[in-house]
Amino acid sequence: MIPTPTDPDERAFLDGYDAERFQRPSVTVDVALVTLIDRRLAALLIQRAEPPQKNRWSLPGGFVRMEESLDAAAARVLSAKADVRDVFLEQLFTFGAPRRDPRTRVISVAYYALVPPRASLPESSGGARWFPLEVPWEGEAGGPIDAIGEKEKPLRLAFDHAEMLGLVVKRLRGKLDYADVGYELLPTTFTLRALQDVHETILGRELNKDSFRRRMLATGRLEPTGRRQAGVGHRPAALYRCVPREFS
Amino acid sequence: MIPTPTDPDERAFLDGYDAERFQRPSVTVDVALVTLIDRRLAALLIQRAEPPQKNRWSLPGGFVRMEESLDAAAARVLSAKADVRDVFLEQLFTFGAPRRDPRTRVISVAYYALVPPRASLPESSGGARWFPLEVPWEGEAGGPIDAIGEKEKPLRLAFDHAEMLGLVVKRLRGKLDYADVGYELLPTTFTLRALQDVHETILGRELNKDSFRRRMLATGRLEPTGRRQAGVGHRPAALYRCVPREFS
DNA sequence: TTAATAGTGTCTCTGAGACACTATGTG
DNA sequence: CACATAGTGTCTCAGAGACACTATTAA
Repeated sequence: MIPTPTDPDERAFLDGYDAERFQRPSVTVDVALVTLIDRRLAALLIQRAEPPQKNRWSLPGGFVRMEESLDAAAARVLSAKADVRDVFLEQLFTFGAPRRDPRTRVISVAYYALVPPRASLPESSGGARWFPLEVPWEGEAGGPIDAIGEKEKPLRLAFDHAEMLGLVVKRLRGKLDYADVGYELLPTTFTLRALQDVHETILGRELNKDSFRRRMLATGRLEPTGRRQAGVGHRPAALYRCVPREFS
Repeated sequence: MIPTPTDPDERAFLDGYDAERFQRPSVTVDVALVTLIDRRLAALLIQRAEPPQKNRWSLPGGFVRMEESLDAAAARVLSAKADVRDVFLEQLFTFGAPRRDPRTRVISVAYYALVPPRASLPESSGGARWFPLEVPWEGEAGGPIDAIGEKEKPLRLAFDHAEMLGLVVKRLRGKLDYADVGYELLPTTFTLRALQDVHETILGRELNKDSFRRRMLATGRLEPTGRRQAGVGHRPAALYRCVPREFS
């Protein structure tokens, strides 16, 4: 993207450039890994082992290395701390309040990632655990979101991570109708009812069955597999898969 | 937001924390200041006086200082380099490709800002100039956007600033229907036709007059001022103003 | 008077919600 | 068989587009 400078002036400038002249902030990525558990949104959290905010639950995160892109840093964190690879991963927002971390100036680029339910989820690997989320607002109002700990008690998250989770849900609600975020939370084949459950959980409200079904089939993104559910105690639903978007 | 640590453990940790242990990237903000000129979107660009990429046109930008928030850094850059204050300003996306700046690792938080046309715009203050934008894609497809220089020739922007402008337009198109970005590009009073011009320019396509008018009036955000245009060579249109959003 | 745009009334078409009805599995 | 959920057909209603018509100013 950036061409190597061939202009002698540019070369001379770069050779004389002192990268250490100014004080610099630390830059981290924090990744909200989200899935569905028991018809609720849930996020993977890690209990902090060290100060600051020792023992509080937090999103998996880590420092951005000098030679890696932000996307690569987020993927690395997801792989190292949650043992999750090759999933939907998208940049969310950058948090840079001067005192958000008491150690030093830390600017954090927040990401979110989506995985289908029970897809080899590390149930409690390395101190990481899934917690359901409680969304205290409707629509795309926004605002911080608490995770729900033992006995349905809200969990106080570290730093500004509750704000990050709030932005994740706001983004999910906004993108649901025109992006594939709904399918990222489902196995490769699924019923229309399961898709509707995903939408209802993300939106936090019930949807009309008939028009949901029509709307989804009209997108042209659903392909019948020809197979059906089995052993469900009622008429089995047809199984669909999501087909890649048409590039016309 | 972050409480001052009172726990002795936390204090001891912080006192012993060496902020210089790791190599850190530089963090900058780049601000796309956008307005409408002659029914086209336009951005304020600055010609780079120093390498790297000397003489190329670029978005106003600057390093984030240790004690200021990202929003404050963006507002400061806007004030210092474009002499613009108290305008709509929103974070866009963070660009962090490892070699996007040849000097050193630079992570840039991109912002965009909106001003009404000809509102005391610095026409060419301090080397800054307005350039119209050419959007080469429809809808919210996305992709880099060139500025248009002399004789309608596309201008090669510095660094990844064409991608930033692309994201600005994508964001504007996405938010137009449910946020106030349209009104930010208009004077305090305006006609419905002027509002439609703004929407058509942002969307890059013509809109149906009747339904646009109905849709806008139905939002409840438009208040008639009781006054009308004057000296327009045809029936003068009623002037409206945008009323603040209802919080119910 | 004419040109030009503002603004209104009304018809049609499309898509969502509502609801009744049929289909097909398990026990 | 009963029961539960899947899936279909059809009516109604609301909003967008289309279009014809009227209103009001400058030149």
